[in-house]
Amino acid sequence: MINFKENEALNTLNHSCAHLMAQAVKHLYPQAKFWVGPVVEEGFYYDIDLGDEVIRDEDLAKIEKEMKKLAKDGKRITRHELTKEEALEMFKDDLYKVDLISRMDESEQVISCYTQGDFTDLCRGPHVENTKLLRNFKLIKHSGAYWKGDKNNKVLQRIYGVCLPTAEELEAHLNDLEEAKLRDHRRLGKELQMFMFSETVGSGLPMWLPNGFTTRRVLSDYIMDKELANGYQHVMTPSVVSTKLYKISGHLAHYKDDMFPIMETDGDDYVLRPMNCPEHMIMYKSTLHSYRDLPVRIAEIANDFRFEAGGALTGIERSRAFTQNDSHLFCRPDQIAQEIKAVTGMILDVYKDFGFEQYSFRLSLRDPQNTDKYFGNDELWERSESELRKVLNEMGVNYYEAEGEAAFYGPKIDVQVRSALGHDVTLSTIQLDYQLPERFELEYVDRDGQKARPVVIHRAILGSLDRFVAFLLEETKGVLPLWLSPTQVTVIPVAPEHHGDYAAEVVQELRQIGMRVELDDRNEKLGYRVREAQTRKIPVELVVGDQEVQGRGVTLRRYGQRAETKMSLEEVKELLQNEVKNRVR
RNA sequence: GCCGGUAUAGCUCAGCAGGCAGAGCAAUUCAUUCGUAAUGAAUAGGUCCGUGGUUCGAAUCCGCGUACCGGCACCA
Repeated sequence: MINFKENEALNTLNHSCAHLMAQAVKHLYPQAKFWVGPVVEEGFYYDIDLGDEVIRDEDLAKIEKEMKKLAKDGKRITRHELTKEEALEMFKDDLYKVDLISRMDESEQVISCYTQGDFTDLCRGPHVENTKLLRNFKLIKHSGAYWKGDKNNKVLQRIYGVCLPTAEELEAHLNDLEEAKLRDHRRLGKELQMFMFSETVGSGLPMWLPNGFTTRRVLSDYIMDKELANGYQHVMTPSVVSTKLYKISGHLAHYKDDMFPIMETDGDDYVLRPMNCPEHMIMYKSTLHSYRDLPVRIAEIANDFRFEAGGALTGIERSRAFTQNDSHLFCRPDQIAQEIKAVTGMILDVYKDFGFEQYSFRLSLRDPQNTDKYFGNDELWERSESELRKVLNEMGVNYYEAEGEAAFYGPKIDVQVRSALGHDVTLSTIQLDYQLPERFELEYVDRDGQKARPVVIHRAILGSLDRFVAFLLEETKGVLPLWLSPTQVTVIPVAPEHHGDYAAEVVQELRQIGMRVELDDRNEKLGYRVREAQTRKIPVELVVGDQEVQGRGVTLRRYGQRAETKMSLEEVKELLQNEVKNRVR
């Protein structure tokens, strides 16, 4: 997918196109006032105040038409530089521009504006020299957007678009956008009967169908085995807990509105748990720990429930009931670095098994402008942030830093991926936490016999199994490798009446070695059944007819391939078993 | 939650401007017994999301609710 922001030529082109759009909007809506119109990765947008009017779907075509007309006229785009006073005078009737200008520092940046025909806009530039260069554009979508991103502010009208140098490139790009929709995990999940939603069950509450559940189960077995091999212990804790727990942890104060409502009883109040960290804290606290025993690594495949805002729900990428691959590492301060390195190593290891290559590490820091959102003092934050930074540097991992992305209890290392729809989502996370140990008064007995406070590292490798499956479906376009595929093999007798018994025998043999196998002995033509196996993306088809019955063999054909291979039953058993064991992609 | 949009058969969708509810695929039955991406014929299938209103008459127009979709905000 094209990155419009990072490509310099495209950036200029799209920025200019945003101005062309603004000019067209001004013609159609004379009352329009403009906020900002930046270039972003997927193209450009402009935030516009239209007074009482709003943009509707059909309006985009009208605006596009006006843009085409303006571009055809071909006006020169000229730059003027201004002093702050001149700029304030020029835009004095426009409170949005006044807001922008008054926050500019004259000594550091030149204030400039650009003019094309009857339209002038404040802008840093650069721009293309003539509007006639802006021919191959498309307005993609529109939405409301809070002024300055603050939900207490007015909602402005935001229109998104893209501009490319040639008609061919534009068409190819629009095509790519359409293609991406085909990879949408919601579409694939329905097609492959992985999961479903029901209005009767409730909004944002996924139900896992047999196919989806199978893949999920394989994933959770996989990660639990990996955790066992890395010294983790698995536990199970309840999904309903007393609010006392979240009062201690501080979550109730921070996230009450994002939890399902509190259930009041005669004595305590209860709540569906939005996460299970506090339960693991209580579990740690239930026994005495020696410095020799640390780190203690408690892991759980845990169902959690969050009352996500309606507009945030996105299939199983973001839902209200999900399953975390959660773990808490209770360690001594001197063990932090090694533990974070070990988890980072596990993440890289896992991504390799799945063949994920497009991801980036993000060091998530607190927002220095808004420190009261976070627990703990400045010194502690600075220390823990630099601890994470140090580990990343030592490991030589590429990463970027993001302010305001930390958890309220500490900084994080997040692994970000991009969904088919272009959402930037967190797949894995490592979080450093000095707060919960303090709040739950966790202890261990140190070498000198004195009580000491452990540090907690929260980590999720598959993140939530739900989101992981979503990403996996999108990455693989629904073509799961053999080891993850719900149905791994379908056995197709050429003529069920004659070859059905042998086909059933093949099915049994493969089931004996743990393969997930189906028998397709329906009264349909061979071609029909092969086609269906292909559309269902079943990795392996085994066809058996006279020749195979006679030679006790099978003819193997793989998903997406035309080639057929004849082999004996013993050979195919060994082949498939090895492929599952080695997680061949 | 906010701005905009959508909801018709199991699925994908048509139904223009208010006047008897439609197609393809899937399903069922029968015939066909077949060597690698669709054998043929027939049959069945609907609270047009729910609810209230406008109208002689509503899938169609309007209000409210629900779910979903695109963004925004949020994301422990």
